Amino acid sequence: MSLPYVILGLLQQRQRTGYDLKTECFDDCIAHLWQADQAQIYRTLDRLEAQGWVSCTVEIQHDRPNRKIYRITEAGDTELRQWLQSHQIPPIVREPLLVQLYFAAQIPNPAIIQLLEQELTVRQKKLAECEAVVIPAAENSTERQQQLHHLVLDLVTRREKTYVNWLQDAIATLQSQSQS
Amino acid sequence: MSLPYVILGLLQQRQRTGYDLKTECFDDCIAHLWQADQAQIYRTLDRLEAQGWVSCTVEIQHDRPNRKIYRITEAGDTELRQWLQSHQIPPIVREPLLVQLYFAAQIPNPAIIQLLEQELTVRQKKLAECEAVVIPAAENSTERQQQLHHLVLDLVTRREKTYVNWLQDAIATLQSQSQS
DNA sequence: TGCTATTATATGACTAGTCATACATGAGAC
DNA sequence: GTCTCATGTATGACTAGTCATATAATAGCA
Repeated sequence: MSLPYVILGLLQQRQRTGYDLKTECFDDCIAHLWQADQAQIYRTLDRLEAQGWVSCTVEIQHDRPNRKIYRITEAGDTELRQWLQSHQIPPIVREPLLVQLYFAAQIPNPAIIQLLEQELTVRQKKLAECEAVVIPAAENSTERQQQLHHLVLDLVTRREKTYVNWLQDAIATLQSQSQS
Repeated sequence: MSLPYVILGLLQQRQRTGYDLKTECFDDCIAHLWQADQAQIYRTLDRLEAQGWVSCTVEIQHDRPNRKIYRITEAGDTELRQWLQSHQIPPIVREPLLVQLYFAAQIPNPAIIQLLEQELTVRQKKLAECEAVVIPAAENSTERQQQLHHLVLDLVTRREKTYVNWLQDAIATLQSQSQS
């Protein structure tokens, strides 16, 4: 599981609350990389604290609910550094659309094409989002860090491009067959 | 969840046992598309039977354990046909390697490069596997079916190619930086 | 004799992730 | 006056998927 390490990485940048993590990170910059549910974030923070990889102080607020501010510990830092260099098993991708296409022989061509076009719209939007991302030259971010972020964004973008191209080709193939 | 529909699709081709599904399908042709655990296959078959989408007869064997032979019902066929035409939400891909790269700024370059090269080996092997797949012109498979299978395989292959290319580029980028 | 493999089904225990909802406070809208 | 939104944290119930292990018969190997 990588989520604990995503959180450790984010807490290494600076201290944050669970709410910060959700709204500043997982809804934003990291979203293309690792999506996470609010419930899961809080539960993972609990686990990280129990393991001694993060520590927590409560900030009492009177106009708003109190905040639990988390920061990475030395043990957490060591753990993160080790994880960052250890081999992780690649994810298994399960694509429902491919299953549909695989078994679609009895389905009329226009219905299949419609499915693919629906997906194309979604993917084109995602691709546009990827291409719109500007990696900020934040005060504390080094050139090296920006380069790494570019590499990450590059794969995400290429992935979407590949998908879009394939969808366009697949639609063209099926359309040419419809007409013949 | 698509697994029930993968199984329906496979049972539509011909009747099978849980064991058949695992050994002939999920370990083989479908593996690039949808991986499934043996436990999950059996439990899904139970659910499909309870829903009336498949039926089952027991074949008594004396030299070996009895087999439960499953076939798709008319209700199952209708259900499958509908599912095949309904929009499925695209999967969320979570790539641990990208998380590592994103937070790798403090990690020495050679360590990062090693990670990427490890992944490159894995992905090149996968790509070779994809390219080695020959879609059989089985007796009962139509030209249309083969075309669809080609489209599916095409995306899987393109996906791996994209990954391999990106890894090579990323490694080159990091290496050039190491030397400067 | 004991070890492993193949064929076949089944179950318990677990992890990762999702969805809904609860609680609490203050601010602004209608 | 009520309704919703933003800020915060927390929990219960669920789904999908994984891992290990049980059962049971036969066959082959050392």
